[in-house]
Parts: sequence; structure tokens; C-alpha cells
Amino acid sequence: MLKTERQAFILHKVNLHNRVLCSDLSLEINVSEDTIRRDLQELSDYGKLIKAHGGALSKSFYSTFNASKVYSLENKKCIAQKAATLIKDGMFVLTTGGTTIIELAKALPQNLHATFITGSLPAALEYLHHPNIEVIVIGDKVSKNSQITVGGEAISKIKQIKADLCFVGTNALDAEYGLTDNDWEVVQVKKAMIESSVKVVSLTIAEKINTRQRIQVCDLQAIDVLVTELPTDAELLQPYIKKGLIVL
Amino acid sequence: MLKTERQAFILHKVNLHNRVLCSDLSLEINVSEDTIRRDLQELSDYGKLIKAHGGALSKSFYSTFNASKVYSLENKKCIAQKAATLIKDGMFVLTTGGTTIIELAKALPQNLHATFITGSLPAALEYLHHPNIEVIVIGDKVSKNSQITVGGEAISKIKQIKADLCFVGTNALDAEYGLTDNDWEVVQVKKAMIESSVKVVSLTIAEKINTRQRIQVCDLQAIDVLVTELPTDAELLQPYIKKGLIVL
DNA sequence: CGTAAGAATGCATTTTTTTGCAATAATATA
DNA sequence: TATATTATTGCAAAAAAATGCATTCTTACG
Repeated sequence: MLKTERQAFILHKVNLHNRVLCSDLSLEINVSEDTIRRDLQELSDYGKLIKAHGGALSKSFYSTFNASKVYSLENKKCIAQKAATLIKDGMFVLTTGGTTIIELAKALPQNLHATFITGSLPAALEYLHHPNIEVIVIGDKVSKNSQITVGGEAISKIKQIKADLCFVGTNALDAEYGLTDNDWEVVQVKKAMIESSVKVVSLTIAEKINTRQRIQVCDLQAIDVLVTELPTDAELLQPYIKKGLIVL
Repeated sequence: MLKTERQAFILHKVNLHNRVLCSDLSLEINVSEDTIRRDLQELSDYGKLIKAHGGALSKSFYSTFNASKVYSLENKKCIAQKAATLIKDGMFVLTTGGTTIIELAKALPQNLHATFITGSLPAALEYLHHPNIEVIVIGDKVSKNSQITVGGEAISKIKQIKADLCFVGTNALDAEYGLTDNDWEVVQVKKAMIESSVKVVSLTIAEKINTRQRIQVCDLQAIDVLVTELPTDAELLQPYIKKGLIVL
């Protein structure tokens, strides 16, 4: 059995049964547990499943247990504060999902009057807490990992919109490869949002800068503003400033 | 059972029942109480639950904020348990919003394979916790009070669906006036859902029975099943049984 | 065709994690 | 307070993961 074939089999199995054991797979496919472990490691790196001691769990099963704590929370709060200043009364704002976006939602001033459009359920619930913000949810199937709606319906709805501003929670940003991500469905939604907006803002914690994932969302040129927790004059940001991005 | 899987199970259990005992879990999962205790400690470290002597409490129950907010919680849990038995594998299920529906979402068995369609953001997030349930959100403007999507877009999407089952969280039910409610926009959505479903189930706590609100959602005839926390032979329910409703 | 570079795999060894047990301490409850 | 239940701690056995290395299999290329 080829490596790719084996990994596809493992993935199928884990999605069907919600969990797999190294020992079972080893017997079933007739390779050593080491190989299975290496496969699981790889699949986990690609974000296809969740590795656990002794085996792995399907991503949808794992999301039951709502991903522990927010990583790098303080930095994200800082980014949210900066980003919030970009929103003016009366604006139509598109946002993706992710923990940084949630922090942005929390950081919005109480007196802001604006319309927020999103496919992220947790973000929508946060926006609802603000008395003067109108919330519009994009409907479609909900992706378990990201808790945002994805699919053709969602994308066609997004294309009908012209927003003033789009906030993109960023997984990886690179001066050469632009904005990249690893979930195909989520990428499609992000693409549509970026196309439907006049201005695009990338919210990026410093450690994601100069990294790349497998699927491209957009070129660097498509991004207007980059918000990080770093001061504007940080070494890391200079290449992006040179390429014409506004950095906050 | 893998460690991670076990912890997910514990978390599910504690969120469903509001509390768990080390001794129960130990028997149920078949590991020592020491292991359970260590799991609870870990989950507590991650802030997913509150550890207590002899077991643990759900975070939402412990923080008076959330617990006190849900009125008549125990009755609603009882209703949810009964209602959950109506759902079979492969079904398409439409649901409204409301606290009883949230309890239903929590009470769904882990191994249920079904598709849930809703405009309620909190309900959708609950459904997501079930690995084998597909969640579809109806998009539109979100109503601040009810946290469900309302409006023409939502209604036209609902009309395109034909579901097997529709669960309606009920505000007022009366043998003469049928199902009534007091929020015009929410009523429009409920109407559409009822029309789009083969079977309609009303989830109603006893104190809402024989009460009415200002706007009619549907006649009693449109409802197939009535689920309350009362035993089937309760005096209060007899008029409804006479009128042909199935009572659980 | 043949050979060299690189990837994939299994095996042995070391390290880490998980788990149950026992002894002791802390805590609840009658 | 006394007693039973629950927690904590240290420890050891078992299981699993990581690591380095040798062997086999693929692939690329002269």
C-alpha cells in the first residue's frame, strides 16, 4: 500500500469512527506502529486530524471540546484595539472568523453604529452584545473546525455585497506568497470577502509573519492594512511597508 | 479509550448534567478514580469546568450568571430528553431558538447522524459539538433579543427546505388559540419552519400551557407532537390529547 | 541500462506519558 | 468530634513516542 493511499485510508477511518488507534491501524494495514505514528503526525501537521496518545481523533469530534484557551491572547487584544480604530460610523464591515476577530468584536466601542456581516457564529454572537451594531449572518453549512459557514451559498451571498472594510484573521503571511491558509473551504470564503470589500485589513500576530501555508488566499497587493502587536518600526514589518502596506 | 477522548466525554457529560461524580465516571469509563481526578484537574486547569470535592461542576452552572438566567432549567432538560428520542438517523431537522431548544441540542446522543437547520446562533454552536451532526445556518439579519436570524431572506431559504421534523420552542399554547408568540419577526420564521416540515413538535413547559400571546404562529391542528415535563396522564394535557396531539 | 540520491520503512534504544496502587493528608458529614 | 469519603503524593509498571540507524524501495538522470 502506498503512503498516500494509506493516509487516505487512515483519514477515511478516523472520519468514519471519530477515532483510531495506532495499534489497530498497524494490524489492519500491516505496517509498523512507527509508520502509523509518522502518518498521523503528518496528517496532524496538515490539520486533517487531531493526534492523541495512542491514536488520533477526528477534527469534528475534537471540536466538541472547544479548543482550550486562546493562544497569545494579550497580543490579540492589542491587535484588536488597533484594528477597532479603523471602523467608522455607518460602515459595512465583513469579517472572517478566528480568535483575533473575536477579540476585535469585544474591543468595539459601545457607541459605534455599523453593520457587521460574517459567517462566524462566535463572532456574530459577540457583535450582538453591542447595542448599535447590526449583525448579518451569512447562511450555509457550518464548518466544524472553524465555526464559520462555508459553501457555494455563502460565497454567492458574499459576492452580492460591497463592504467598506474586510477584516481577515490571518494564519500565515509572507511578503512573497501573500496570505495563505490550510483549509480549502475557509480559503474560498476569505477570497470572496476580500473581493467584495473596498479595503482589506489583515490581523496578524507577529509569529505568523513570514510563514506560509498550503493554499493561497490572496497576493500581498490585495491587502491594504496590516495590523500586528508590534510597533510600526519593527524590523519584521519593514518589507511589508516597502511593498506598500499600511502598518498599524 | 484514549485520554483525549475520555476528557471530551467527561466534558460532554458535565455540560449535560451540570455535575459529575468521580465515582460514577470511574465506573462508567472503567478507569481508576485517580485517573478521573487527574482528568478533572487538567480540564479545570484549562478552565473547561469547575472541580469540586468528589467530582466537578459545569462552568455555566457554577457561574450564577448563566445558570440563573435559564428559567425552569430542570423542566427544560426533562423535555429535551423526551424530545431527543424523536430524532432518527438521517433526518433533516428544523429548529427555532430559545433555551429549551438549547437543552435539546445538549441532550442529543453523540452517535446521532442527522442534519440540523436553524437560524439560532447559540443552538447552532451547540449542534456543532456533536461530531456526527451536520449544521446548516439560515442567513439573514440577526435579531438582538432572540439571537436568531429573521427577515425575508431567511424565510425564503426556509421555504426551499422540506424537513422531516420541526422543533418549535413554545412561548404560549392554548387549545383554542393554538401556538402564539409576541415577536412579529420571530413568528414569521416559525411559521415558515412549520410549513416546511412534515412533522411539527412543540416543546412547552407546563406553565405555558393554556396561555396565549398576541400573534398566532399556527393552529393547534398544525402541531403533531407536544412535549412537556409532565407525565402523559396529567390533567392539563387531556384537552390536547383529545384534539389529536401526540403527547410525550 | 545502471547508478546515485533521496524517501520510506522497520527495528532497537531511550525518553516521555499514562495509569494504577498504596500511604498519608485533607475534607465533608452525621 | 468521629468517621467515612475524597485528595494528594510518590512510585513503579506499562504503553506510547521520539530518535538514530540500517535496509529497502523509488526516482532521476547520465
